[in-house]
Amino acid sequence: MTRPTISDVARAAGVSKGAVSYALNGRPGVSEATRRRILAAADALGFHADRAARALAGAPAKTVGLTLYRPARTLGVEPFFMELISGLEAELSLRSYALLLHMVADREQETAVYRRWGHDHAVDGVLVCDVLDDDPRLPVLRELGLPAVVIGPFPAGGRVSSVWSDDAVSLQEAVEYLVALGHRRIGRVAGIPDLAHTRIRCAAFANLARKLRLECAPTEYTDYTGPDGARATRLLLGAADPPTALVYDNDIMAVAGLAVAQEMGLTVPGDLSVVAWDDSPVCRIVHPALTALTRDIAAYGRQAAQLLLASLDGREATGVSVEAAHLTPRASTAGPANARPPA
Amino acid sequence: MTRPTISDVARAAGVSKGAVSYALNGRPGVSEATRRRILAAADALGFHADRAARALAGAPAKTVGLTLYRPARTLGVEPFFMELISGLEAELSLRSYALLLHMVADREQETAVYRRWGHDHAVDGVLVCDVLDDDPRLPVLRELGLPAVVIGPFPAGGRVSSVWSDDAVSLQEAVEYLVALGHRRIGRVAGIPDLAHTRIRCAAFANLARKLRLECAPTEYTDYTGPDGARATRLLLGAADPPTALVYDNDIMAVAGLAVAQEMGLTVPGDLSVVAWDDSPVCRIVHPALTALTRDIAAYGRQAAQLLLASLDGREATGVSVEAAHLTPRASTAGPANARPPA
DNA sequence: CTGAAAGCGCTTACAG
DNA sequence: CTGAAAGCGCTTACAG
Repeated sequence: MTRPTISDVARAAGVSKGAVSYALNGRPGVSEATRRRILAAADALGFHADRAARALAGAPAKTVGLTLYRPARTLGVEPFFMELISGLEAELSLRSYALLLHMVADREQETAVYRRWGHDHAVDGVLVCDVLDDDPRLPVLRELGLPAVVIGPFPAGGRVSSVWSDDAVSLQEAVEYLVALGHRRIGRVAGIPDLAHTRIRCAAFANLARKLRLECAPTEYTDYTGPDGARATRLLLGAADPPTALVYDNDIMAVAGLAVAQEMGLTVPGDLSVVAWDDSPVCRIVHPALTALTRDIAAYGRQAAQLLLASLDGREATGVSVEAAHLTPRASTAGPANARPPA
Repeated sequence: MTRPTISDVARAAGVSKGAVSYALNGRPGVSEATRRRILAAADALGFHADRAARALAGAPAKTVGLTLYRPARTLGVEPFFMELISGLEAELSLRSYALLLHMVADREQETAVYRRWGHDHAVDGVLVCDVLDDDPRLPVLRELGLPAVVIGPFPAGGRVSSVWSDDAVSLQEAVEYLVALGHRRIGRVAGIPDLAHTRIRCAAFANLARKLRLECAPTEYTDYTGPDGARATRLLLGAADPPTALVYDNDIMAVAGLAVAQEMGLTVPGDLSVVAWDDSPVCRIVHPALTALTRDIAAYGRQAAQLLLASLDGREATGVSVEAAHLTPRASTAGPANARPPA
């Protein structure tokens, strides 16, 4: 009743262990006929190579690693990551790869985990999220020789594959839409300032503000949580000449901002237009439903997994840009109630 | 620059490989003095035992497995699981255990994954979610000899540890509160009917309806998604004598239900009171904020991990019941607008 | 209390 | 094209 080993298969097929290994791994060294006989025997016995043994012998562990950086006080994880993981898993499962997940509370832990993985035969490669400009993890991964794919903007150093879309295009779509509705004062509730994609969005926003001659274009940074989004909203709306539209860097904060506006007695979209970046179910569920920058997050995950798997197969790819997020207009945006005519 | 092996440590400490292994694993067979010398040498070299090698030699892999059953069309994962995973990880990291995550699209896949894990030296034990009455996975796990902890109500068969709280108590708290406010017609938007904890909640609800002589107490089942919660809400509110209060089996559906009610022209809580089971940030964020059955989901995760780790250490525990969810009243509940006086 | 040896289940040069 | 052998880095009886 114990599990069949490669020796059992070899005996059943009347060949040596080595031949079985070659046959199973699709290597040259066995004739087509014996290969078929071996595969049939393996199948009949329900043989699956032991991962630990494979890994120890230097073969791929068929496992990829993902660390998630969550400061201790942040409970749970954003919808973004859940969808991302769904997408990753969908692709990895197809190829019989496992996902090793590790949450860390600080950045040093994260590189420590990479080092352990790299030395441990634990994972064949890693997926890297929440990239910083000049991210300290990337040199560590290179030093370890651990294949990696970045889920985020293509990192400055180059040399590592990445999957991301053009956030500048998406932001432009949202802001031009708001301007077309008559908004001239547009605020942004941004995420964590260190993150590379936050920087990209900020630069794009500054450009747009200049190009479109916005009256004001304030940005407030947050840690992506609902409460912090609420705080930022209060701050922006409390200004002397407050924005008439707010673009949020995630859905959770947009929902929080919506509630804040309503508490302050503002109607949405009458007094304030709200746009969410990322379109999780909650955007459709609140009232009014939120205009959102919609993208297929699970697709990022699938693409990232494909890219990593490709590089594990020795097929290098340097970067893939996926479809940018596009605007899905809903009930939370409209022209400002007392819009002044364009100057 | 390659990683130190146990032989390096042995050489550095001037002992045999076996002695190092004993010292590192806290086994008898080395004197206290040599143990210390060995540990110091290991530390100095930054030695960590290779997981694959350990696993292959029959020692614990220091990894636990979690499968998540997600039908293909369900994108993403509920907030519940994210918080649960946070809690699991918090505990596992402390003990240097890794979490192997695997999403599956159907139940057969799930047992197949268990079988692979069981034979593969991949995990030392598993965490089981979404338990059914008479769950087919439990016999498989027993057959495999894979230690398991159920996150959910204590399963009928016994023999396996479980972590859960008394949902009947929580539901009673919510329903009695609504009755005290004057509600006599209370509906329930329930989760997936097969799940053991859904059954428990339904039984408790039926009991309460009888005991408190509710005028009506309809239940509508869902798949936990926002859209399905919206559908259930429409159905329940469309009845001849619709409920004046609705209790939802998760937060996502409660938020969706809130939006449906508002679309139907009902005010919350004036015309309809809404209670959510589980209290994620989104409950506080929507307007009005949702009255919720609050529980510490991450604590479930921590407890479950502790229990599994204990059973891996040979310390058996049969079940732990954690603090029940308690009601957090917020703005979404009030007396019914046109409540009839109690009969 | 310690050392030398076998073995976990694979993979991979290396001879035939 | 195939077989016998070494080795991956550990753990664990087993002699000393």
